[in-house]
Amino acid sequence: MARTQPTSSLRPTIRDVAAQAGVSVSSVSRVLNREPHISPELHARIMRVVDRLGFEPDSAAQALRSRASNTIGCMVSDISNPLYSEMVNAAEEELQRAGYVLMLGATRHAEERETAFISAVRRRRMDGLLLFAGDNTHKDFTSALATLDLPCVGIDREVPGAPSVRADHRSGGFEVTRYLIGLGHRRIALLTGPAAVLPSTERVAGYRQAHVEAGLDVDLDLVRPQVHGSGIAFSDVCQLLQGPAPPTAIITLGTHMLASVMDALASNGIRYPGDISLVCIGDTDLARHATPAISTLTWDLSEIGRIAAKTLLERVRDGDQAQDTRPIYLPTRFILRHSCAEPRAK
Amino acid sequence: MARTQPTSSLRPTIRDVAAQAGVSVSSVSRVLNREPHISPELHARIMRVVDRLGFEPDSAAQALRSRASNTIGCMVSDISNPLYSEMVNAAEEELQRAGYVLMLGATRHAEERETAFISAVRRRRMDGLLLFAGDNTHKDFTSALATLDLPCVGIDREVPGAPSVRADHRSGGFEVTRYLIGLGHRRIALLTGPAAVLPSTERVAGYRQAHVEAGLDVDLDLVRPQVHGSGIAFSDVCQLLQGPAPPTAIITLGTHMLASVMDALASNGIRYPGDISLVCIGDTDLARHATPAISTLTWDLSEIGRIAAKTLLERVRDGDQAQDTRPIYLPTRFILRHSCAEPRAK
DNA sequence: CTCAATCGTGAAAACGTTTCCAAGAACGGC
DNA sequence: GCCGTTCTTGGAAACGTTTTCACGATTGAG
Repeated sequence: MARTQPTSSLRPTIRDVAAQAGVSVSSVSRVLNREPHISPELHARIMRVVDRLGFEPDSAAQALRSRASNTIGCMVSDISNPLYSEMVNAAEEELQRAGYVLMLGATRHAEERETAFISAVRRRRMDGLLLFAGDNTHKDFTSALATLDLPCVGIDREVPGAPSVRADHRSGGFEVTRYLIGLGHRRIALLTGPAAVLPSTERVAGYRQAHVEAGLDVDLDLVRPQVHGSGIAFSDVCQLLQGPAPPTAIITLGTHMLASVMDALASNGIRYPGDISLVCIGDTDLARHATPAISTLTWDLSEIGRIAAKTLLERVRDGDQAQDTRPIYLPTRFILRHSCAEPRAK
Repeated sequence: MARTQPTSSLRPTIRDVAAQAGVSVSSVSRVLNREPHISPELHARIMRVVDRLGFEPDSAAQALRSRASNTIGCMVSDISNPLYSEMVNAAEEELQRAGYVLMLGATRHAEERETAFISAVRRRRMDGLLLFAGDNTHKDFTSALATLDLPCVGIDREVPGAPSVRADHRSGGFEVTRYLIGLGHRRIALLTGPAAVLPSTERVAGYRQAHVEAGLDVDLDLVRPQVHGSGIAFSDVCQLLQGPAPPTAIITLGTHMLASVMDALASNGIRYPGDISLVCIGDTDLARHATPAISTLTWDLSEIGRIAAKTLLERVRDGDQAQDTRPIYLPTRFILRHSCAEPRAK
């Protein structure tokens, strides 16, 4: 009873438990951590007191001593992007199931926020890091990440020394482009995310490959990487449509961007699929329910989130063993709807 | 040089900083925490070493000693719901700006996950809690929350003893219903979220009020609270349409649910606004770009997230001072598009 | 029956901060 | 020039765990 004050109304500590159970602090710790070599009686006695007191170990103290916080960082550019939020949702579910908590860091595409988040990850001794698609030209961030020495998994992103889970955007881009070329299109516009983000790069690569295989040249003016958040797609499309050689088909991201594209078509008096063909990337309610419904390239977002979380947890548990950093690819699927047709005879 | 090992390649601690600067540990702490009464020379000397070593204080140790983790919990039923993800996004931005990190807990409407999250909040000594709309009949959760004694803010949710930030769903429901009644509708279906969630309750209240003011009875069969996630809206709408007295107008949530409703209309060969009027709640790309475009009740999601975060931070800083728990209401706005008409003469 | 290994437990030393306490130096009023 | 404040700093005690070390009690092999 040395220094066990009346427990007061404060939260009980492991000391209180030990005192009330008449055992040592280390025994309580061992029971709570399911270590072997514990007599059943001791276990029962301690657990009874734990339940009675409603004891919950303090994570700060645990993290300090054992250097594990049961926390996973999740760096994503924009959580309000439905593509991301669905992946995050699935990942969080998986992490929660394993007893981890997810720390969200939204970077809004600013490198300073990326490096700031890395710092938070380190200071808080997070156990792992989920890195969502982002600009891969951020050098400060890349080097900050390299010094981190922590289990990471990239999602639609390449991370040096870490595995990544990705949709096969290259094949997707290839398939969609080939389909349009097959319909007879020769001028296909591609509106995608910023060039320095993996899915866009890959998509463009697939787009080129389809052209190459068909023996066609690529007009780079038709490839329009979009700056995030800005409604620039609208003016980009207008410019293309009003240019000297307008595209006969458009491939565009399905989230937000599709809406801008539809606006641009409407305000130029152009209708799909009659005047122009339209394909979008990433299925949305809008793509499904637009009239006519829009053909879409899609993939399983939840599955990506789940796999990423599982992969990360494996790495967290195995320490530095797991050195398989090969990317895991998920297939894309092309859903044919009614937004494409052969190009109008000129 | 007592116990300052060669600093090795490990992360430097405050001890290393103190040793290298030739000062005491407490001085370093004071400088880092911007305490008053520090000579400029000392400050400079310490900061130089801090920068050189790249010292970053360990949050676990800080949390343990000072009982503040610079962490805010965020409990939300489903982060992939765009309504929520936009609010979370805005809140996170605000918190990040203030140096806090957001811990995400997705409950997926299960009370056990809610209570589990409360436990995590307590164990991790989080500094505050953002509570998004959820089932208010969960008694275990409510009592767990009550024992928490932590600054909280409810978002579209009532939290005992805490302020809340909400869209004025009651007025919104009232306005939309009155508008439809004004067009001549007498049988208006209302498809909304689960009854025990605040926005739905309020919405239904506004819906009733509009009926009462118009001297109309409410047919409760037309009010259809929807279970989350399930595509039940589809069958609900089919059932209503095929019933003896089908509605002449439908008010529905804009997220996901709207798509199901549109499907149901289509598969029953019913068109809006000719055969039936349609209004949705929560603006989406789909509502804007459907043909015809759908009249929508909307409000500022980002603003709600921002205000909630700011309010919470105030409470976190002021300790138990701030006892103003009055809800903060944000107005809704009704956007008239082309989805409504007078009911067909019978 | 002995000796080494293993079991089960307790005491105490970490972990890296903040904060309390103390003490010398500088300062201002008289 | 003396004395009470106020500055400025250092030393050491927390915070609540886990983990290392130690030690007696069992166990099993020979």
